[in-house]
Amino acid sequence: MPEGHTIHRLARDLGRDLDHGPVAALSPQGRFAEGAARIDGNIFDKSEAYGKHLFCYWRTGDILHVHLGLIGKFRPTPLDDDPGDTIRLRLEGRDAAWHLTGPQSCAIITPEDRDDITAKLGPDPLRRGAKRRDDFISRLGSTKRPIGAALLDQSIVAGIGNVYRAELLLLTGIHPSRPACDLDEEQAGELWDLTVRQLKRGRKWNRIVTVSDDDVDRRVTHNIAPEDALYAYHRSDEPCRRCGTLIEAREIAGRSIWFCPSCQPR
DNA sequence: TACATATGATCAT
DNA sequence: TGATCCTATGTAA
Repeated sequence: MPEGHTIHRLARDLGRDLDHGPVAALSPQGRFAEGAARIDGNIFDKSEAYGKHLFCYWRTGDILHVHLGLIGKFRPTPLDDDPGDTIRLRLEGRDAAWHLTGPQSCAIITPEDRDDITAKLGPDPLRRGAKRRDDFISRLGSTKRPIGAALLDQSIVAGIGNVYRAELLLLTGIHPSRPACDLDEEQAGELWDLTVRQLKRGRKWNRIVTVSDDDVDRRVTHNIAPEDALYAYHRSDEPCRRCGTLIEAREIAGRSIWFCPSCQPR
């Protein structure tokens, strides 16, 4: 379930599991046979996330670039399992194996390619960097498109997807159709700060939970039922958890967004 | 069995 | 804006 938090968590977990020596690679599905053969037996150095892009660095200098797209998954699997024929890539270290299915992209790239990819991305709330916040504010300020469209644009901010955009706008009380450049600096800054906090929480729990602990009666985050974890996403005609007004849906940037007409006035 | 849908992005028109 | 790609899952037929 890939928004930025998933990819950052993946980078961390892959690093933990594969950073012990040579890694076996194969493509049971066949569509990445050449790439897998090139990686096979090589030393894994580190992995890194940038927005929704995952980069795995090999001692040979090769970089594995993975983008999960809408339906892709990259998950740990028992060492002794039987890889099915939809597994694009299997990576197997000494103690752990991972299976990649349905990626939007999976390729061996060069450091130059990697830089070309990241150069097109806006600031990533989960990466370090002193100017990220100002960068976000300035990029929002320079588009008249609706804020609901701007948050999905990876060249404005890298890592937000359809769930977080709805949740972040409800939590900040911003109507999704408001032009991004209409937000004042304080409001845009608040939106960035909230994004950082929420994505960190998502990375920690490896799932999206935006409701505050108060709102879930102090239950621990990982025990929250899926239907209780969010304020807005996919909650058409259900009462807002903050004010009781019925949640509405509309389409922005080709995707559905849900919002509270009272908490998020125009 | 078939279809709709999904936390994404690209390409064509 | 619409079609398309990739896979898994849930619901309908």
